[in-house]
Amino acid sequence: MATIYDVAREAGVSSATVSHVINESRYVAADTRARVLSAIASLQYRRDGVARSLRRQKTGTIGLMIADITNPFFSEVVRSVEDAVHARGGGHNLILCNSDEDVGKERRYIDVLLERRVDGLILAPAGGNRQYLADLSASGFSLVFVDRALEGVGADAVLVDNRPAAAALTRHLIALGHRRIAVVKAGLAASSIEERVAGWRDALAEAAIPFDSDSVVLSASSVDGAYEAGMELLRRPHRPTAVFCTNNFLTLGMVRAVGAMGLSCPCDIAVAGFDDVPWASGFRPRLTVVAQPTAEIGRLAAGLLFDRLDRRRTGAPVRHLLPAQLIVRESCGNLLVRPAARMGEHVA
Amino acid sequence: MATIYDVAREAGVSSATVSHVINESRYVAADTRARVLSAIASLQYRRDGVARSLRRQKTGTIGLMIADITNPFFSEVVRSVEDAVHARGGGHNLILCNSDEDVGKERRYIDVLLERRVDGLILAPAGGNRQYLADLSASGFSLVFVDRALEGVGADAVLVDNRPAAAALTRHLIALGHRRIAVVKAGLAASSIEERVAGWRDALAEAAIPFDSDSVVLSASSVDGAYEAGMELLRRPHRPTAVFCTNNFLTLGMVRAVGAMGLSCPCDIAVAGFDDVPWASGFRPRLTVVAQPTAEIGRLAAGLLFDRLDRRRTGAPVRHLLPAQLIVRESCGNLLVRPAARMGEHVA
DNA sequence: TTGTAAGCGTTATCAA
DNA sequence: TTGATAACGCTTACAA
Repeated sequence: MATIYDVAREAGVSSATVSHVINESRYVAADTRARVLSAIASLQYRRDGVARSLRRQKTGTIGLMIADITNPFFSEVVRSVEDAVHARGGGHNLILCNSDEDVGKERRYIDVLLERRVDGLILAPAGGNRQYLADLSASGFSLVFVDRALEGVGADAVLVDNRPAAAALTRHLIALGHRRIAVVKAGLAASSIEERVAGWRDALAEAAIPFDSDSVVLSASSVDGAYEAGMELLRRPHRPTAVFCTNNFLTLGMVRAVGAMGLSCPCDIAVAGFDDVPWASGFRPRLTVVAQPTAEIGRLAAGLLFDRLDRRRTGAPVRHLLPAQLIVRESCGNLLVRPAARMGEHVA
Repeated sequence: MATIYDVAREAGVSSATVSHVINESRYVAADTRARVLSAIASLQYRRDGVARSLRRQKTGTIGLMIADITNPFFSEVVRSVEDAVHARGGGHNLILCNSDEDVGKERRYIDVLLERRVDGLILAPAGGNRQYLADLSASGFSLVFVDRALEGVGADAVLVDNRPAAAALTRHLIALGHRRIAVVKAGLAASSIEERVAGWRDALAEAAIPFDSDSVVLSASSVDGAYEAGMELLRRPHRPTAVFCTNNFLTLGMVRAVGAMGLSCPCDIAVAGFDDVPWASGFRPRLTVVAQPTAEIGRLAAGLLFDRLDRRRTGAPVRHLLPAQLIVRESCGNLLVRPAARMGEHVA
């Protein structure tokens, strides 16, 4: 592989001139420039980004760690981060890591990313590593949280205002006549999940529906986990009339359980959940969900990071708190006017 | 950030010894080792991977370019590649790129990846850049195709045997009594899509169903594109009784169109497609699909790449051709014994 | 308008 | 058992 010196020799100039031609970092006479360019072409020279990173002490590489790229919520966020990074130009890149919500894996990955000298990190934290991340952030490393924040870690963050959105969804269920509303809680150490359950409780309290700890069902955050949890829930003698699923895996698992029990949604049981995955509106009945602004999350997270990296912003961390949107479709039925299902889609 | 020299000074040894302690690359006396280790700890030293990459002339970084991480087919492949890379140890990493099926974008991304000196590239090619990729591969760079191959490019590949799988799916439709079977063809320059359409034609020919060019509907490879195409198809005076969608975006778009037209599946129209996305079996009716072995694809692709990188294999390119599996569920109905829908799931 | 040369932080070859 | 030192390929301050 040709180096800058090979090009310099071929063009009869110094390595500095070649560098300046490549980077347009100082004036070079037109003919010199032309000679350099043609030498580059004939030697098929390609700048070595590794050497460049070493010299410049920045890599143009950003770490992105999410729980699981297979989760449509995260894949949409990743997609929009990638678009933003790409749009910024300058050949910036993303290193992708799946933490699987595993604190140890997250920690090891962060170590690898730091060794690789990523310029910054966008992270949906698994929940542990609090001190480690606090120290990292305090040391001046650019860290941006997405989806979840860690108390006491002074990093920028892009979060969704889960609690009112969950409350709105629950209120919607209550308005349709539901009183026995279970919540399936994903077994993650994530602030977002806690907030969704809190929102559910808020709405119950408002409606003076007594809280029953049995109606909180804990489930592994996976389709299969939710299927199991759903089967258990649906087999109960006094089963709920509605279920609120705290993320899209859980919604799908619950929907499968409803099908497997030979029940029908929304007649036998209403199902609603978080995340407006593409299938939510293809599924029959179309699912009533809270949509998170995934594209916005990614875009803003990248923006916060670049603001730090470019020193456009220094000092106190910034938190974006984005609204989520209740999208009313048909999966919650209407206990008051049954069985008149309405076909329109309402955004509340 | 402390360097190896800082550690050396602190421990009273040379930089070489520190390096050897870190890499366990030669014997170091126990007490020397201990001093180095404690110096590393007290200085919070972290090896600089950039300098290391420059010196070793390898980065431990792998490029992974797919069309769109938001497509569940690709996100599952990416996930399994990442698992394989991670499982290999040694802190290897993945740089993720979305080509969006755009040849120019693909080309620019490859240039960036090469500048970053990735050790190899796993690629679902957009269809152009044939000569460029051929030259790259011929130059000794490790390239592995997934999902699609490019004729004339001598690179390793992990492919799915699309044609017989598509034929099997079509035969299934024919066996259920369908004769007017349309295919929605994704507008991509991908060998996989061509093969699926070819398989469909094979099955029609076997059953002596005359080929009608009107029954091939071209659609942008997106949910919205397929929705439009689906609406057009379903509004035809003599509409088909079954539709075969050549990827999961198209299936979803078609399902939405069926719903929007107020039609019901499978009574009014049968829908089947490629890709067993998680929602395929949550959706009612559960979708009959061809499942691609996504986990296997990623695992094998990573394996092929590592075999090259580690020189366990040299010479002629290897192609894995994996079988796809028809999963019969309820979305294709049964024109012969209607409307008896069966509930069991059959794997053919 | 261009060139010289130091230095980024490692690894690995020799030498001791 | 360990150390000195030359690369790796670039950018950039300084000099001309």
